[in-house]
Amino acid sequence: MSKPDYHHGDLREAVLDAAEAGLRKDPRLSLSIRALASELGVSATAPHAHFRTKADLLAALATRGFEKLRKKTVSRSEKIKAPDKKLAAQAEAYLQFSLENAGLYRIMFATGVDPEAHPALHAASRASYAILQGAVAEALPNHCKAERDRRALAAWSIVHGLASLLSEGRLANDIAADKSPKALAKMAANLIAQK
Amino acid sequence: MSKPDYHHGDLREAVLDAAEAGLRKDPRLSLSIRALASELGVSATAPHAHFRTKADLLAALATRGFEKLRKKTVSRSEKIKAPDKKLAAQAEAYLQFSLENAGLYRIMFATGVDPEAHPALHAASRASYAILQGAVAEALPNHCKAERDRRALAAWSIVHGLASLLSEGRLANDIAADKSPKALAKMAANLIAQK
DNA sequence: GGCGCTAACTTTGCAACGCTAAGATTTGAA
DNA sequence: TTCAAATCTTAGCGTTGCAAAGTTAGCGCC
Repeated sequence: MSKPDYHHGDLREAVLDAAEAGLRKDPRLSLSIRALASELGVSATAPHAHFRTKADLLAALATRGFEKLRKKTVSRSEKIKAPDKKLAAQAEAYLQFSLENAGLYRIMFATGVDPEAHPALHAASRASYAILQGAVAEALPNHCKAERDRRALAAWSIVHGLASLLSEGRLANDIAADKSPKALAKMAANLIAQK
Repeated sequence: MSKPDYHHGDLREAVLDAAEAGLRKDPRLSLSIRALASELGVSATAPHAHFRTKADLLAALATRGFEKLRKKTVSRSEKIKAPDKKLAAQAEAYLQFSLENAGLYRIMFATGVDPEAHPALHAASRASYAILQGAVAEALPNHCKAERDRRALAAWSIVHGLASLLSEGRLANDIAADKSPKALAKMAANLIAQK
């Protein structure tokens, strides 16, 4: 800390922070290791000491993303008791996250970011999905496990599909009359929680 | 045609064909103008005469993709009369397409491929969506237009979400017990066509 | 307190990429 | 036949991910 010349305080976290900040400023940004390094005042190849490949960097970023997503959906829904409203609140939180973190969200599902190859990413992704599974199960207490699993998958699919289309700007006004996360989440939750 | 030195027969189509072939062989391939050019035996910058930027090339590729998708969903469902089965057949065709053309499908929804900037892409995408809209409307004849629009959007979202998760390998066995397009399409159609 | 090990970082260098600019060749229409 | 437009080539620029080798800092150990 006193000698900023050699040995950055925590370059690994700093790189991830800078990447996230860059994506927040421009969600369509194509991340570059060299650009991040120069932004942080280190040499172009310094980040390679912490990330073997760019895919590893993206995986670490995606892991952060899933953790943020999980925290957001939990905090937005844990106080809600009514199962159908809880499900809708989670869907809304998910959609809000995907819009407020469009760049990060894109990387979380990008080709080349492989949960199988990164245990931490896999765990974070699973933990995030488990929250949704829980809400679906609560909303459908009388259904068998197989049906609840199907519905949870359907819930993830519809919410991920909406998030993907929405954050990539694929929903014109005549396709989606009301593009607010609240309205879209309500629609999704109604479909999923149907008897 | 007799002089293969200068003037390729139809370089524009050849580039798109080669790109599609490359993506079929490796769905995760990162397309490169230079690699395509060398593969076709032309200079590295020759394709630039037909595509101003790489984004333009990808947009042309995506346009082809949406046209193929539309044709496939139409041909697989036009003979089916029962509205619910027709919807399911379209969903199945959509999922099959996304699996058999995973690389192309990825590009169709990639960041930087902007329908607003490419009229042909916009038209092809809309034409493809119109097919789905039609099937949803037939399956819900007694609902108002607003509700049918909502359902059509939900149908696209769930099917696109499934396609995206499926073709990126994000669906582990314990998340989706049956990952066959048929089973997933049936699940989606059942949800959408509910009263 | 000097020794050496390890991690963090730098410099150097390479191959591939998208793209531009300028020039050559071919084509097709006037 | 002429000439402009379309097509393609060569040359070159700046950027990128990454490997290799060298440098520096921190830190336990005798």
